[in-house]
Amino acid sequence: MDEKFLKPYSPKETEDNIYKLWEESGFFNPDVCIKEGITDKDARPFSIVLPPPNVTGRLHLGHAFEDALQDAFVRFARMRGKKTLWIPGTDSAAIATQARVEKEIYKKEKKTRHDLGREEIVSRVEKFAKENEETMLNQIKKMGASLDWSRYAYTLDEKRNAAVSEAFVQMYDAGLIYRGNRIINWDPKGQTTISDDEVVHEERDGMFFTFRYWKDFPIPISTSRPETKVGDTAVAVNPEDKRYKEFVGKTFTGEFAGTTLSIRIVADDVVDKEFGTGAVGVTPAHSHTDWEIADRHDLPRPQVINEYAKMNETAGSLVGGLKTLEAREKIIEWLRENTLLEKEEKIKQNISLSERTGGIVEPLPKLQWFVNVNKPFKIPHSKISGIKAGEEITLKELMHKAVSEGNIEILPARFEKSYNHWIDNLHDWCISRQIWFGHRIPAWHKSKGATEEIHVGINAPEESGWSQEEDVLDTWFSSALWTFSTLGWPEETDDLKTYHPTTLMLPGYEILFLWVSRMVLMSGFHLGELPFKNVILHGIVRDRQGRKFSKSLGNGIDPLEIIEKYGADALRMGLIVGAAPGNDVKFDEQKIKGYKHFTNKIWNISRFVLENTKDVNMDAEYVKEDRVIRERFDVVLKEVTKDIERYRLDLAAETLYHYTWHTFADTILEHSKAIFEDEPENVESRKKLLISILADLLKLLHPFMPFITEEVWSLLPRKDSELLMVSKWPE
RNA sequence: GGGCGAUUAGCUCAGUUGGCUAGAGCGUCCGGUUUACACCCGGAAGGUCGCAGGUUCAAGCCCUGCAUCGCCCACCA
Repeated sequence: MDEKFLKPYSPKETEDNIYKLWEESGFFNPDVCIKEGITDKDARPFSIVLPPPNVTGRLHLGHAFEDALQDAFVRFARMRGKKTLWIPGTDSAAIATQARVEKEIYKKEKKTRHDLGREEIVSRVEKFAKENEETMLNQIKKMGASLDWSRYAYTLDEKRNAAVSEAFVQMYDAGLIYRGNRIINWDPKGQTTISDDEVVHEERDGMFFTFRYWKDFPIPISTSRPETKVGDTAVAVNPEDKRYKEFVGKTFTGEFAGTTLSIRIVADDVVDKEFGTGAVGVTPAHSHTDWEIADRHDLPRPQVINEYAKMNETAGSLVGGLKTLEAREKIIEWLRENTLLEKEEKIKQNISLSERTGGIVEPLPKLQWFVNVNKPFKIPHSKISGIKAGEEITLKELMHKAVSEGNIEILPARFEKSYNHWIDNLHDWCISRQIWFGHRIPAWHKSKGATEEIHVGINAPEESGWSQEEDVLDTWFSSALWTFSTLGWPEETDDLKTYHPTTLMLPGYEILFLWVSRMVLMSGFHLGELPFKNVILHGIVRDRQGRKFSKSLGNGIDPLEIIEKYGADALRMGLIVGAAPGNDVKFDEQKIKGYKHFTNKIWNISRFVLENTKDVNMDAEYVKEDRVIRERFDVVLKEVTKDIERYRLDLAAETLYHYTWHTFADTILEHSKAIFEDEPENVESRKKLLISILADLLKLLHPFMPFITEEVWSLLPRKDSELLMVSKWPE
């Protein structure tokens, strides 16, 4: 008997050694598995890319959860003989990372990015990213993740950079990327544009004011943002509204709060007759809706608020130069003095905030780069059913068909509905950011007298005088290429041919729009292919009270802390059991503790079996009772296999827990004691039974609890493979 | 405003196309056990399956309405 068995199982003394053993074997890399004859070279491929965590800090339990789920699927696939590849990577996360570092710098040194300059900021952010990267990779390894580290990718490494530039240029050439002056979401705090999906809403108390621009203006209007009214160029009313019909088409000019306004009355369907006064003061430059109204009626769009959320000169003498909130007070005061204010009421209103910086988003017109989601283009080749090569299609249609034609299956299926709804409401995607950390846009500027020439290409044109675009790309632009940029695209690598489309994608449901849908877009456009076949969305790991883990609540838990106390196997089991696809999970340390007990149970079961089966004869015939027990186990085995196949790891894990503890240990092992004591004629059969079930149980448990199962496996006197990790899944 | 989810034992959750005398883990209570394991074993208590209707031989599961909590989306200024 190995002396290890004399003590309770110790994850701390085991896990690191086991991980080293795996890494040294090289079997995380499918090429090695094929070379060593473990995987058939014609085996079906199975591939997953790790959703690359942002290099903004340490990993949290949500990452641990995601890693546990993926690793279970990966190990299962590998044991079933698939050509199995799981690609690791990290994401530079442009704005999130830069915002973190800037905040830190400001706190410590009271310096802004403009004090330090582009080069210094980028170098500091890179240093920060590098440190986090190291921490994160260590955390991932501690979880037992069987990732092929030889294929590690970082969104800002050389190959991924090349892929990003290539993707941009190709889309530009296809007319799907354009530069245009349009209304965007401006984050005054982060001093950058952000996409619609990076805006979060928060309900706050606000005031709703009803007034007229001047005394004899015919229509009263209502607003919650009086300060923007100095930028109004129209009043929109519903075409059916009898009250205002006579004014439509007329223009009124007058003095309003220190400026002169020329207001045209227009009729537009978006206006709700019943709401407010049934008339909208249109501020084209500072409201998305109003911008669109201006589009339809060809209205002027004066900008009255600048990038610092201050009123500019165009705003007029009363409020010019003031902060927006000061301007609001000032205008209300002015309205009162001039007895123009007809009504003020308290309302609840949604305000828009930048997800990353918390700054209040100010809609502004700006010259930016966009991806056009509504422009038809000819798709050169297509392996997507429902889309023919050479067909004219828009990116929106492409994203729709990818799912609706059954090409991609989303689990739980209910998320398909929100995916489709998101696409229906999708506007052109603003991809340029006014920050410094990220992929610089492959566009080049050269001034020619008063005008500017632009060249889009990987490299600057030969002649002198060209300088690269200052803006960087939205981080999701590069993430969207991830399934194929990690496989070597734009080169036509063997990896790309073998492993793309990937088999599974396991992101959290919160990035269905930000990431999943955009991977579909990019993969569809660049490869005429889907990025993956199945998407399994997992929920959020919450604390015991159901709250999100967050810095401000101070309830964060480092997975390493839990691994230190209970072991990675226990953490993995605790996260997987009870976590149905798409459901949030509550994290309870007691639960993890329970699974630590389970690891010890496995340990003791193994000790008992090995102690009592030293002289086992594997050619023995089962007696009837044992045959029945083995058959019942085979039923469990099939059930577990089926559950994993239909992506219900939670059920498979629970079934295994229950069988191992309450059937194998409590019933079969206990009864074996009596057999060894009193039934010599049944002993030989029973010994074979115990060792055979134990060996198979270790295999079944391996995807969930890889460390302890591998450790026990190493102590088995006879086995069909040196490492459990590459043993054959029992059928 | 639109959409989605949850509501089952004290807690966390299963319950797959309706067949359930409704399950598991943890917790609680009672008893036991020292050569596999106290990180243990045996046993018990504990539920009108959110509420109200309906379909059906049969409903936790299907239909309708309602309530509470939560999430997502949205151009009610």
